[in-house]
Amino acid sequence: MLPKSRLGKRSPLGALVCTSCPSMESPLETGSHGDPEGGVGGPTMGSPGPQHLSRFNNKLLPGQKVYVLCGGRECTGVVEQHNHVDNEVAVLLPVLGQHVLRKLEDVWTCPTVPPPPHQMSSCIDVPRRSAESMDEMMAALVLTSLSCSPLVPSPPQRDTVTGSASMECGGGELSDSGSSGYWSCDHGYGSPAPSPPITETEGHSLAMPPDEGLDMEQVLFDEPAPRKRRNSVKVAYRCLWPNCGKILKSVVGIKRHIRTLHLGQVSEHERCSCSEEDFYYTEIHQREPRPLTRPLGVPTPSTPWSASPSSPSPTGVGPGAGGDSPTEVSPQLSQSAPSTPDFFWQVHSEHSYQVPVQVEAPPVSVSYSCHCTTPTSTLHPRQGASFRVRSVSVGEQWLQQHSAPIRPHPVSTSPQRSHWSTRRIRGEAKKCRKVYGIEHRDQWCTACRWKKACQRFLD
DNA sequence: TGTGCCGGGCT
DNA sequence: AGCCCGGCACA
Repeated sequence: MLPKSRLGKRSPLGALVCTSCPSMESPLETGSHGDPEGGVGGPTMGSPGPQHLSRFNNKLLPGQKVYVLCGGRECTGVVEQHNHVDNEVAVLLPVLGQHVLRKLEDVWTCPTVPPPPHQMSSCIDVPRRSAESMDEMMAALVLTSLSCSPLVPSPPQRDTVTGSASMECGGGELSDSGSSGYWSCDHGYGSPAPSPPITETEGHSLAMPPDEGLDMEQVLFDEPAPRKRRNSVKVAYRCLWPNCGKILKSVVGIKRHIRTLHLGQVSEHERCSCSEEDFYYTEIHQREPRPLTRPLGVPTPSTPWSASPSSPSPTGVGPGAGGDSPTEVSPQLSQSAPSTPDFFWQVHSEHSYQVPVQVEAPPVSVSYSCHCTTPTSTLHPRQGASFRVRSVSVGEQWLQQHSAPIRPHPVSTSPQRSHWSTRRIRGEAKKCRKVYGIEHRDQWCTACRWKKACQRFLD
């Protein structure tokens, strides 16, 4: 009766139709749906059948909840990366605390077995019955991913789509795991690549792969991890004048404030044409009150407006009321670099050029301070011109990418710096060796095989 | 001690 | 250029 459900099931429509999640329909019916190529991937396979993600359009997104076979049983996992080329998915198994790499076919979005409660203990019990339940499910999923990623605007209208995503069926076929592929790591921890202003325009601009329509799931899940919530951040400007600290919401306002209240007092003609006010305010960010998006357990900064935690009031540096070298801000700025990326408050170091940069201080020295959360926003092209428009060298890119682990040691690192310039910081990502194991060395990327810097699991 | 990877040698 | 490995540095 069912017309060759293979395609149908693969097609998003098919997925939508088969609402009673596959687990209800002969979950172990491995043969019929399995790809003709048969026993594809080794021991883990068991050709889990219907819920497979096929290669066609399933782009798993970081943070997406999936199921994989691990140690013979099905485990819940969270997608870390999805390599389209190799059709491999890096999955984090929170339960086991492991990262595993699975073929796309070995990953599915619905549990294959009717979840025996004991086995599914780690999963969110996904009710798959009605559309309403789907909402709950999606809420659960979203919350799950929220725990990893602060930014989740999950507009309700997407829920249905997501539902389909998670009910996707289809067999898969194995693609050889060849050389290094492209890993869709949308969340990109610290990835300096400026992610486009996501949320507002997200709905459409969000890069639908041209090939397969219906990549809605991408849209849906496409927020994972530390994707910056730029949208949810307001910018304000704080006066750094001693004992002032006034906060205004516009540059113009703050400048006017400084000019009139402070600089005006000093002397009229002392403020040169070079908009000296710039030196006396700093940009601060306010997270918009979006309780949902905050990962549970993450402490809230006591005050929404937060500049550098330590009072930014100039530490007695004042070279005579702000004439030539306003030096006050940056030291605090450097140290104020948020130690946890999740904290989205941050002081723009855009004024760090105020730092009394030692004559030959290498450009990198200062800039480490604040690029952790929103690389793009910290590097304002505008100011960059004055100070930090440093051409980003490869080494620095690395630094940016690896800044998170390094964070804890604030800045003051001239000795290390020299080292960084020469040697790559060790990445946190699982490398081929770790992922595949030595015994599968042939699956490593060539670089790993040659003991070079891994090209597949870039950090 | 295991791992990532730089530097350099060999083909 | 591709491949391999000694050895260093880091976790």
